[in-house]
Amino acid sequence: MTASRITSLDVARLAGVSQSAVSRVFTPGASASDKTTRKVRDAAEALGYRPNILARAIVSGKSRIIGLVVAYLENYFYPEALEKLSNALQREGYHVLVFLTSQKHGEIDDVVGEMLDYQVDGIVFASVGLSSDIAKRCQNAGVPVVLFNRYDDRKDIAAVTSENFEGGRKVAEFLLAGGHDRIAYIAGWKGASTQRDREAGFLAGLTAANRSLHAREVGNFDAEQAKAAARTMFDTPAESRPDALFVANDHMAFVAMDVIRHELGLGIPSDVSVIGFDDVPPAAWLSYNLTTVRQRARRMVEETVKALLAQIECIETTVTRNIAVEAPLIVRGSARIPEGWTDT
Amino acid sequence: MTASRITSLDVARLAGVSQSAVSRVFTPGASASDKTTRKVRDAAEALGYRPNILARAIVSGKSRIIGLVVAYLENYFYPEALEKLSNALQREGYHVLVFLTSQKHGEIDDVVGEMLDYQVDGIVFASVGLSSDIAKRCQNAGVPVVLFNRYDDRKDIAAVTSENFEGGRKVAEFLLAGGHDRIAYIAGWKGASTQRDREAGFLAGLTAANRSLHAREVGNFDAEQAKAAARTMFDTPAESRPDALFVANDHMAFVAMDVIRHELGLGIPSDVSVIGFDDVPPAAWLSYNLTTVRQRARRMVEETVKALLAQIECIETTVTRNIAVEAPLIVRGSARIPEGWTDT
DNA sequence: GTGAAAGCGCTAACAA
DNA sequence: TTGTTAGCGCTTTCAC
Repeated sequence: MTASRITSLDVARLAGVSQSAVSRVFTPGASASDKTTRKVRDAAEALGYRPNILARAIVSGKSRIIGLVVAYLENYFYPEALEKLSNALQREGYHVLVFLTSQKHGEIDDVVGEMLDYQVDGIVFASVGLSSDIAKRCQNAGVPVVLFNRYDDRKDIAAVTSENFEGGRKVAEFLLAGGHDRIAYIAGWKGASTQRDREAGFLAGLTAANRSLHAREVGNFDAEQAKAAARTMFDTPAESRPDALFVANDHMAFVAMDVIRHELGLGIPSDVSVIGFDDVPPAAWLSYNLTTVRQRARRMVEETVKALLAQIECIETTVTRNIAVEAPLIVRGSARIPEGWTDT
Repeated sequence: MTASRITSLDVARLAGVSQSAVSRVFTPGASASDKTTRKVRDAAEALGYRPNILARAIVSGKSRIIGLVVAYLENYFYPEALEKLSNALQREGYHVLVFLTSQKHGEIDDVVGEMLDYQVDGIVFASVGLSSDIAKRCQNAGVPVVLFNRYDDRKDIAAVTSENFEGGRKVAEFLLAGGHDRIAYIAGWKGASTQRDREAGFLAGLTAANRSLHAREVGNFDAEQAKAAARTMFDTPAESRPDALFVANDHMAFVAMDVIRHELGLGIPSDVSVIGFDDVPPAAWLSYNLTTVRQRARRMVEETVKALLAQIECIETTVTRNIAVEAPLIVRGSARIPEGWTDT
């Protein structure tokens, strides 16, 4: 009973025109008289015809599919970004083929192969480091690539991030202005440019005030490791315990807050000020009420889409390789607010 | 410089065989001699050939793409499910074309049209109610459909959910055993079968003990509305205030807990016991430590994939239409634990 | 502006 | 087992 698909030929016959006329009517840039157009549209309507995208893709070489590779969906920044990205692309007439993968190199390799098989028109890598090998494969296939929330050291590949360095620096300034003394940091995965930039900015901020880090642990953007890091850092005598903590992302900051408050019985911000990075939704939940640096997902997505389409449509007028979106400090209650502090 | 794609013909020439021989080597069910296979594989390797999936799809009618429609990514149950689903499907050689949409009817309609354009081999609707019109369109197109975390009243369409009714009943029993007196419920969106079943089970549990609901508000699975619901419910004199609350999902439960604790200064579970549904990751975070009913995402995904593939591969041996996965109560600290309570 | 015809890269009869 | 051939549904010259 599976009604076999209606083709352009069926429409052509009903409309009393040639098959290519039908094609033209449904091809944006093509020319057809008003009369033909109407006849064809009517016939198509009557038959419930829709052009076969796959056939179109095979001949035109454009699938209108964008591949999206995401490696780290546990961080609630990514679902949000995914949603916005998908919507933005849909608006432009593209669709998203999602590939969830671990960071393992072989896996990403495979995934890229499969995307290329599907003739994707472009690929977005979210929170994924790219081997130059992979980048080259995409280039060879003529498939534009944009990195989302990461950039590549070789700088020859389009990337959209927040102003992570600036964000880190703002945190340092805020903490310093708050009169904190023993300032600590829980780092993310060192392979990520986000981690490196945030820490570098943070340190720069401290250094500018002639201060240095009191303690540092590594959480690798992982909840379990962050928990361990927080424990070693705070389960110490009061004199040497940090009184302020910057965590490389919100996800780990929540874990750290829970350890500080519920395992060690310390107060936030009375004993310890905590600041995160991302501003994922739970940061605004009252239990955390986390002061954090906001990644403007919408803007980042806009820039990503723009960069991608620019490449696809070959508007390659000196493509800006590294786009950084401003990242404001969102002041909530998890860190002491300096006297007379005003947002800038 | 875009290296034009290598085709099976290129491989055939290099290998000194016919183009169809190449096709056969790359087609799972086809026959070719060892010698031919080796020659072809070598040539393909040398050239970096990969079959063009789109061309294959157009002629075979199978795209190996599964469409996924998700309407409600704010609930952290869905990112998790999406990840597992994508992985499971990848393992079976399928890929996921994601469509994020609002519940609006027209939108889902459009989305279905687009999926059909891409010749998807099947569609999963997550947290989406289906009009019979849409269901019919998919059926006409011969595209199998599975509902995830919803079922359809017409029961003629495959669906995978948790045992929501049972889950709700367990909550009632737990709260009753805990000696609670004024038991309240914050409802989700009434259009969702999950909401209806959870509440029905919950009420059945109360009724079985000759009890009834003390208070009921509607949160519609929305954070803002849940906040308002919690306020009207708990900003009341102590005598009439509920001492136990079941919330239709975790997402709203977090909001309610924050209102109860941080806005009204009440204790959980000392003043109010709170129980949710889903067991999303934040439920285990110490700040919430939420007693909740777990939706076993992995199992649900397995069943979804199984149901989908069964239909695709026409193993339609009396397809079980409505699959419900067992949903255990996860006892944490947000609700008073009855004396001598043991998990069953 | 329109139709005829070629061809995108592949699979699937069919003969050999 | 193999090669030949005919499409799949569409876009795109190319004459008219």
